[in-house]
Amino acid sequence: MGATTRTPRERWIEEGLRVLGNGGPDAVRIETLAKNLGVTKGGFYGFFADRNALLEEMLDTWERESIDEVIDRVHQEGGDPKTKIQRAGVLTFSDERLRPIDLAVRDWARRDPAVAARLTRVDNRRMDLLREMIGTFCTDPDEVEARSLMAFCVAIGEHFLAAEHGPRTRAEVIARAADLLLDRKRPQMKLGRQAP
Amino acid sequence: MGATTRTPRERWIEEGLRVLGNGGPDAVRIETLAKNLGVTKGGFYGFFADRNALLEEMLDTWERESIDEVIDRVHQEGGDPKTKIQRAGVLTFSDERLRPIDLAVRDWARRDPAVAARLTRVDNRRMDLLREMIGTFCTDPDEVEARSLMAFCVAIGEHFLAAEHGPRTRAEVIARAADLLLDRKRPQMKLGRQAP
DNA sequence: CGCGATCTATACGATGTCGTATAGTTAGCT
DNA sequence: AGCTAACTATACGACATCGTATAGATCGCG
Repeated sequence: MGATTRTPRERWIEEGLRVLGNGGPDAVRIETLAKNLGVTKGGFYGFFADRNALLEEMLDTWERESIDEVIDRVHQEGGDPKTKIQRAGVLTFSDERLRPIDLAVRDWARRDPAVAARLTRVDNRRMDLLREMIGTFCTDPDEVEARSLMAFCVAIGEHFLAAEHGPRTRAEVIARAADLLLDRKRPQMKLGRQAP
Repeated sequence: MGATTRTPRERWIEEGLRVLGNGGPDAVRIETLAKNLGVTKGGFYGFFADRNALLEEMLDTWERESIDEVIDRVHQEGGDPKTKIQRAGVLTFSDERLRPIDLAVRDWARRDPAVAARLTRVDNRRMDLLREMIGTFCTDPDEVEARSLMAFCVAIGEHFLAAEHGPRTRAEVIARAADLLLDRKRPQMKLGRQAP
């Protein structure tokens, strides 16, 4: 048949996602990707109808990876609920590849309803996981929802927050927040002790 | 002297910030702003050296408004600490004009160190406020820091989060989270459904 | 070892944007 | 009213990017 594909679809998508994470959707220029890949844009239009088709496939890939490869892996690897929560956070928000993409998609979703719909699917799956895990040690469903929201918002918001913490490191403060949210150790400092 | 300025600096900056909030920094195009303002770009270069100068002044304006006009107002209007915290959040994150700009700047700061430095100044001022308020009812400094972080992250992260909450509204879940973070005995606010 | 599908390089016109140059218009002062 | 500074409109060349067209290169298969 033909020659070996030097720059298959996947490489365009992969590089597109990398650039998306680094510079947002507007930075995803076909000729820029081509340059980064060491080719010209010649072959691009053999795989994709236009720039928009690439963006769609990039989002398909991101959505699949964010759900299947993260959430499934969390369940497979086992561990107690609190460990699973942290692993889910780590898999997404500490991964040098996935994190920038995730954050870029969030900003993108603010202005593109189609992207927002995809993000809703992904986030709902993640919230399901959080609810399930937090529900194992917290009984009030309203509080489970509130704690899940807080955990999720910290995981995301941390990366959009520029504030400093004096002598403490960000990681230390986050660890302490996790302790509070997960009702872990330091029992005298429980979060939101209910009305006396 | 000359003719009345039909389109002074402030209008370019104002429209620039509006567009920034709606479409991010890349959407701030001089000819687009001119079109929106009903003029051509002719006069623009009388006020600004180039596009970059506009972006700088936009950020100057944003920084000033975000600190002086929000934080000062929170202190002036008085009220108890917990009320102040919520007012600070409302002033920034519920304002239809300021909120999109704030979120856009956060994403922008991920890729531009100069923007990140400005955001750090603004966020530090906000964190100071949070620490001070939360410190009035929480004694452990580490926990004050953790709660402040969580409160801030919820205020920001809420707008980057697409997850749904089943029968509850987002506002209800946030209200519950605020109760937990502020150690507030829930005054039985009737927020729709109630836990079994 | 050459055919042919597949990928790549190059050239093209269209469009959008930048920043500059220059001429036109307007409002306040004298 | 007329002058003049300040603002505006228009035209320009430069550049980036889009999507298309077309010719060239390359590898697997027969």
